[in-house]
Amino acid sequence: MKETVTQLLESALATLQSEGALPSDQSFTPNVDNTKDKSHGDYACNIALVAAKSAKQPPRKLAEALVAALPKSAAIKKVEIAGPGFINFFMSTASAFEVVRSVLEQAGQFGRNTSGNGEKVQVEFVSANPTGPLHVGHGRGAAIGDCLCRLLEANGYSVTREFYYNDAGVQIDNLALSSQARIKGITPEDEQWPADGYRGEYIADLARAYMAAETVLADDRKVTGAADPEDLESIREFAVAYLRREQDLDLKAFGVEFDVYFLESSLYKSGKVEATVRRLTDNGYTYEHDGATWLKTTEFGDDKDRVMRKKDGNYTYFLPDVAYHFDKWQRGFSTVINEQGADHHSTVTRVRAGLQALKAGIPVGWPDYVLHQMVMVTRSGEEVKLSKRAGSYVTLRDLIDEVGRDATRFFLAARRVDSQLTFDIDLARSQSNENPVYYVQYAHARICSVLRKLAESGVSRGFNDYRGDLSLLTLDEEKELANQLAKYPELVANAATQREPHHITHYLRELAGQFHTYYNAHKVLIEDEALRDARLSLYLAVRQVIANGLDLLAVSAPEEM
RNA sequence: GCGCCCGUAGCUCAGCUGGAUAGAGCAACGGCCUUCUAAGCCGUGGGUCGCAGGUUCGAGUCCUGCCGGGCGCACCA
Repeated sequence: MKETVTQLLESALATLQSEGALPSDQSFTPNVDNTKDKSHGDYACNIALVAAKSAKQPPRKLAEALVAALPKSAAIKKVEIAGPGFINFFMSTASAFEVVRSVLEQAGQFGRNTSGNGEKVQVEFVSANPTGPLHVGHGRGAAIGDCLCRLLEANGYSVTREFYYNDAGVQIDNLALSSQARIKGITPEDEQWPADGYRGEYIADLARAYMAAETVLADDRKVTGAADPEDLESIREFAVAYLRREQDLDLKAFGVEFDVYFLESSLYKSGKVEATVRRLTDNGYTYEHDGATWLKTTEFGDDKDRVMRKKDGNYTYFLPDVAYHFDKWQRGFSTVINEQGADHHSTVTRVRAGLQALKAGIPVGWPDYVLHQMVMVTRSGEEVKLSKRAGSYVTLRDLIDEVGRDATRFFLAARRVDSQLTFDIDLARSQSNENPVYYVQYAHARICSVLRKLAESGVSRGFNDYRGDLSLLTLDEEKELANQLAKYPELVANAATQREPHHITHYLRELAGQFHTYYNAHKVLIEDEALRDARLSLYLAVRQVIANGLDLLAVSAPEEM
């Protein structure tokens, strides 16, 4: 539809260029917008305003010439020039409803495209270290990251979901010591408790499991507890596996699965860290100062140089980060997206600088980052800060258990990533129109309910059963619904390229709202079978698009509620 | 102090690569269930888009400065 209008305008522009009314040495690309106001038609174009200067004509006059040069099309009912020189297109009713047939024919494929051409894309998200249960921030990352993956897949990309974590180093030492303390019956209140130990209740559970010689099976590892309080190495391995498993269970409950778990320690084992150091040194971007080795990240836009090897000989976290991203590049991902909390934003410049210093042909600005802002959880208007299990923070598991997976996913994906998010537990739990998740799901269930009702009267109609003469649909609500459906494919495309999954939730809220309005104003199961069948086709198309949209969010589309 | 993000209706937030009188939900008030699920619908009121400049045919959107909030500024990750 929009493409049709664009093509007509391109043709008109070419005509004016050949006639000399527009300079032929520059190109004009018409930008066709959806209108906000019905009185402006279905689509509007501002090309006359944009090109007025080059045409040396007033915008309205140029608009007139363009309209005169537009090829005839059955899809268009009327064209108007309005305001300073906008060209407004009113589409014919028949063309407005063509989308209904497309939706039902394409079913789950509607809105998907192949523009990605199977290109390999990697999305790294969550990437929590195995030192405790996932918190709400990880939940936001999981919801956004997984939705982005689904969006990219819907645009024809071949997506790898990756989870990076550290199973060695200072934090894990601390985990092992905390676990050992619990195993020996020491509690955080005791004086012998390790400084900065992990105080959460989950460490006590872990300690019991270790002493009971339980076997722990996580997605990427399997360990049996040695039940030996003195064997710190065994405790370390068990603790990591135990917490990895706990995170896996949370992620599964959330509907998120990863293709690759990548260990920071593997970068040392495989020699990739050393190779990275050598390469940076050979390229002349390192120097010694104060007993440490520094990388000249300032040559690539950082505000100060960064230490890569500490005085004590260990590397800072940032070096394996560079090695890790180099490895991603070498694995052939031309597009890599890192979804992280915005509290890590300072790493972006450093990692990119480190990659440039490798002189490996990696494009400036690679990889992409999607950084989400902080999440605050409220109940009864008060901020919730603690959970029983983790102690100092609210866990993802708490939310899933309390409000359910659907509402949690929807809420955590519903806001722009760069604004802070308040997760209102009362709202997410409420079963009313205040709650956008149920509002959207209810629209879907209602349509299914109508089909069941129809079946009771002896008429069976499948979900993708296009039937009836859609030219019988003459109501404004019907045309607006069809127009909303027609916007879905570009929504899927834009949300992916902009990396803005929140558009999906807003679109669905809007579509569901339009449907509820229509549903309440006009009955569908009526005597007039021809009109009934036509309306049902529209219903079914709405159902399909809601189902497709919810699937991008991994939120269920229930047939009854 | 420096860097990044945010500041739109009483509240929570949209506003699609600048476009025509700034939108939605909730809350407030008033209506709608012998009728396909009222987890729904209809109506009413509510705004100097933080402030001040600038860019242009046009700015919530872009630039500069200021104010307010969040996050980050390690030889921690």
